Amino acid sequence: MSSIRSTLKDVAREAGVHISTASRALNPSTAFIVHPVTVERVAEAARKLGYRPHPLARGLRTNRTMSVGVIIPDVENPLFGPIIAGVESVLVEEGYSVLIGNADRGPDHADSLVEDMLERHVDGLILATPGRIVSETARQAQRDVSMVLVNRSVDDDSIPAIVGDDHAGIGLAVRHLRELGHERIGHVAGPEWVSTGRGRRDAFLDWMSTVGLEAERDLVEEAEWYQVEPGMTAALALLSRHPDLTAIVAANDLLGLGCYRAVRSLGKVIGVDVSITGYNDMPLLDLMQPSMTAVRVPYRRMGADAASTLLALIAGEDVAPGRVLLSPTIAIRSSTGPPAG
Amino acid sequence: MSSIRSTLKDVAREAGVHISTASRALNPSTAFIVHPVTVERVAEAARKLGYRPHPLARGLRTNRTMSVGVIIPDVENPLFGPIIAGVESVLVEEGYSVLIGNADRGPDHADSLVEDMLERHVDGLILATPGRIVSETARQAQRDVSMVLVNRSVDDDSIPAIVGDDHAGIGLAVRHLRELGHERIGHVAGPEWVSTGRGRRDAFLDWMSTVGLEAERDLVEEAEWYQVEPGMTAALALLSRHPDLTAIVAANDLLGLGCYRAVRSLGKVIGVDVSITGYNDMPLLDLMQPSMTAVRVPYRRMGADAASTLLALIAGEDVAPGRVLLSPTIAIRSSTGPPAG
DNA sequence: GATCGCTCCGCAATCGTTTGTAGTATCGGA
DNA sequence: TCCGATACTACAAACGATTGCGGAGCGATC
Repeated sequence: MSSIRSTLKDVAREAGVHISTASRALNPSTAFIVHPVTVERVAEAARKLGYRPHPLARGLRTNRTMSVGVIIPDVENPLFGPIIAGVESVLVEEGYSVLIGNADRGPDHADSLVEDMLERHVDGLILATPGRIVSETARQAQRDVSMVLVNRSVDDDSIPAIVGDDHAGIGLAVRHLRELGHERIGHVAGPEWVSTGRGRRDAFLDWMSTVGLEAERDLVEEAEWYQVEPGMTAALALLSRHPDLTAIVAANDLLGLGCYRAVRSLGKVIGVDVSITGYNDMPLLDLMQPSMTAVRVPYRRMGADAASTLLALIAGEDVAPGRVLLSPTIAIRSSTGPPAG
Repeated sequence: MSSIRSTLKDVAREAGVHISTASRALNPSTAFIVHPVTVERVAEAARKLGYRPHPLARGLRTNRTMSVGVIIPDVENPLFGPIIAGVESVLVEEGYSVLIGNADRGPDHADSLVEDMLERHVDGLILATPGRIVSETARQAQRDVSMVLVNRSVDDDSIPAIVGDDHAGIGLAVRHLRELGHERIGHVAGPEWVSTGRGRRDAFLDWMSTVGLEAERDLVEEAEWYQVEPGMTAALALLSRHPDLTAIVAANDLLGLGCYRAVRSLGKVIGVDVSITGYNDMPLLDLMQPSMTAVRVPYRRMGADAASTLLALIAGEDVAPGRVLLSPTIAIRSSTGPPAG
């Protein structure tokens, strides 16, 4: 019965009014123009016919598609699941649809996806692509459409961004280690060109001096990429430069797992000879041996907040550009312990 | 400059032709109707103005949105990342957009998402929601729109489905263990009401007798859900019933990790006293201690294939209903070894 | 009783395409 | 010179909604 869609015209005929009256009656923001009795009659007709407005027709007229694009650097990375879930949960609630774009073929790919989205007339754009600067296409896109960054920011803060408070997060890790009694702490950093890479490194150095430890630059070793292997080589470099390190703060869980390997390969035991903290607290991390102490970032919340501010932007509300920082917590497990000896 | 979209009317004016001629000239399947010289002139004008057809207008007229909905039971589950990526990669290539729906609030939620998608006039639907039967809404939806299942199937095979070959996969695990010399092998199964749960259990029993071992029903213990905890309790039950088991085939990686815990709690060592195989080979599994031998399902491929058959369906080609089985492989790691003693 | 104002509703244009049909050249052939 | 076919191109009607504007009806006011 419902296979054939009923249109506004059908509803109007059924209710015995003009199509425009039906339109107004059905639209809450214009319903006051039409007589309450008529409104009810139209509503009844719509109910009876199972009327659903045609989103394309509506969008064509109103120039809004009730859809937003979300561009993810790599959908296969478990990190982004919660972000997507958060975004989706609030947008669907408001009647928006979520278009997913997987930019797993590099920065240019992301740009082409942005253009695809614009072409489709999305009402807003959420970017989770990495990098501290935003491409020219993205910048241009900002003129045409509301835009929010998530889990990354731009150096000049020209686009609203929802990010984890990396400074606070690294602080949790450093203070945790300090309280355990560690004094020689190193940092395996992420790539400099990624906003989190640089930010967490700076935070590390900052917190080191805050807790009264020397913040030497060579306590930091930059990994080439957020992966296990680069983390291992970075950790090995770090440990050969500073064999006396008793703890390592990794800029990322995978880097932390790289540290695991490095420490093991040196015949030392994790959490005793060398303590290690991760960052992100991805799933399964608690099942590792030993389970990893890690800073936990509220990714789902992050996605939800990004969606909310995007909605505010779309609604024309003034949203202060710049970053919103989400407070992390720390999950203390067995990869950290008091320094040996 | 490009902020203001140019329409077909603009192109037509620029080229000095009627709007309908411009339309035909730009559409490859009708371009033959218009004079080659004119085609070129129109194309040139379109290029100059940066013309992009308005998808809403086009969709309104042609009744196609060039978008498909993908409904995922839980976006936060890393399993679905590759599926989404696979789907996205082939659909975007063909100019389609991917609408994501996260049905993490149960079966009814999935239904409401299906209706949302239909309302949006998606051209096709890909369902990854679990269950061996499909809801009434989904069944009705099949009349209105092309539909493909991925990573699940329905008992009556009334909807095309792309699934992993669970029978073959379990076979890989059982044969691997058999070749190592195991004779007492148990199975920690997934829930009966999930297609993979029942399928892998049946496959297990089948392969046991195939390799010449007794296929006793009580060598199988069903876990309540695909999670670590239920896996552990199931494994404990299994091991208390059969203390002489030297190997366990888990229906899922997480269940396998549950088995890890169970075996450890009994003071036995994994891969020596009791070998364990997982299923799915999710990320990080290779980083566990010990790294887990697991059947690997080509999820990305699965998503891609689902998208391809959906495209075929949309194009009106006859697609045989029933399942397409994707062959798994096995990643042999250190959670399996020859039986002790 | 004419005028004003108010409430409610209908008319028609519009959003940007696609597509069936009608129309106008042009050309070859008789 | 005229005719019919051929090859293009223009016209206009959709698709299904939203919305500015005008107009009908009606009660109140002077």
